[in-house]
Amino acid sequence: MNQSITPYHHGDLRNCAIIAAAEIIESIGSYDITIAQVAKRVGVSAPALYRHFTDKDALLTAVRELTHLGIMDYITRAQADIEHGTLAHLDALGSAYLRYATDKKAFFGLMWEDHGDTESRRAETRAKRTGFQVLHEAIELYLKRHKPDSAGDSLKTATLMWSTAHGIATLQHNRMLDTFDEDADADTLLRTATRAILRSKD
Amino acid sequence: MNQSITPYHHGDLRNCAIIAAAEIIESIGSYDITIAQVAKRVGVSAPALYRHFTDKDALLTAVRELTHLGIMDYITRAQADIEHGTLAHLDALGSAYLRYATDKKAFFGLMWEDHGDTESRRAETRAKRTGFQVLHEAIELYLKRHKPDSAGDSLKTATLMWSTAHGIATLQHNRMLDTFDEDADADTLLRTATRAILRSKD
DNA sequence: AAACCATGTTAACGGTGATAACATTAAGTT
DNA sequence: AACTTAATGTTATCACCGTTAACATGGTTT
Repeated sequence: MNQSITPYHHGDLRNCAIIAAAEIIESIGSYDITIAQVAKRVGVSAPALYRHFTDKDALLTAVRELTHLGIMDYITRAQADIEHGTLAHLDALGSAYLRYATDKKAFFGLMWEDHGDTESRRAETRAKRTGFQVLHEAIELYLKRHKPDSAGDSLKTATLMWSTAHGIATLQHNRMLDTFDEDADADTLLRTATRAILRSKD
Repeated sequence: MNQSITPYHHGDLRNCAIIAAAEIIESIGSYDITIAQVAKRVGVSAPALYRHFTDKDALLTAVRELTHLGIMDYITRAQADIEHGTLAHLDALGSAYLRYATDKKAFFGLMWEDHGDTESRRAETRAKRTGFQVLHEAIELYLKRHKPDSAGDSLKTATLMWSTAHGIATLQHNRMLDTFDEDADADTLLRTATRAILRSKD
């Protein structure tokens, strides 16, 4: 007769803790969580988590990885049924970014949070660069097709477009877009910017 | 013989605490400060601060006001010797914004931080709107002079330009601009964007 | 079976934001 | 001038948090 419903050893604590943390973050809409909260949700004592994460930031960093997967999922889905290298393609990418920022507010805040650990920062930087690469390639393709003369500017153009999308996303995140222009629509704004940036290549 | 060098009552604790907090934030380059740190610097016990601020966030909110004054100072200075309504004027405004973001990294982070207090949020929102107003008027003047047909778009244009500047500033804040394009220069990027946005009004 | 090691537990520590209870001083009233 | 009152400090204390230490458990290796 097995009295202990939950065994002494969890089996997959690391992954479960990451997921639990993500769930808590999503449910409270903030990444200001507690080790104890996560431990409780997994059904384990708080110090147990330190067998799998050097500190709280390491756990949050792991959640950030999930976040990057999440946004890549948004982007990948957005690209799926669209011809690459078209203006619609660029619109879809930007729209996916904005949608993620509003759908997953807490995660979006977490992924751009200022954190110190230089060790774990590398993996994250790589993840972000991967996301940027998708936009860069889309723009490169677009420019080659439509503005062959300025195809060399694709990196600058991609950086600028990402900056604009990011600015719109963060301002909306801080509820400032409405404050500046109560009729402002993030998506429309970004589409306008996209066209302006591309047209300037003529 | 007055043995007590420092009197029991401080006299101007509220303001001194705000300044002390700002100084600590600047010196450690982070707004993750402690009530105790502030109290110690002012030479007072920690709970004394609660006579002047309802909680820690109220103190940080007061610092945020200083921050808004600071950025307005940057902007005002940048405008001083420049003819209003010119392209150079718009460049100067954007440049001032970017410069503040890099010069006062911690303050810039603090002023856009996600905080909860809905009460104090109003004053802040007003302060930010005031800053936006400066840009808006500059653009309105520019459009009236150079593109009278599209002068009605000034609000949308201002929102877009602020978004772009903000995006560039925050990406640089997170050391991501270099990651995307190691040769990227925030100021050049913004000037490019400014021209693209204005040119699209033709 | 014994030794070992990964992984869990409870106990405890230092630091943090915040409150309570008390002390001191300045200002106002009579 | 003496008393009252309100403002503004103090120390003691709390609950909570991240983290570490010391110990317990149980699967794996020899």
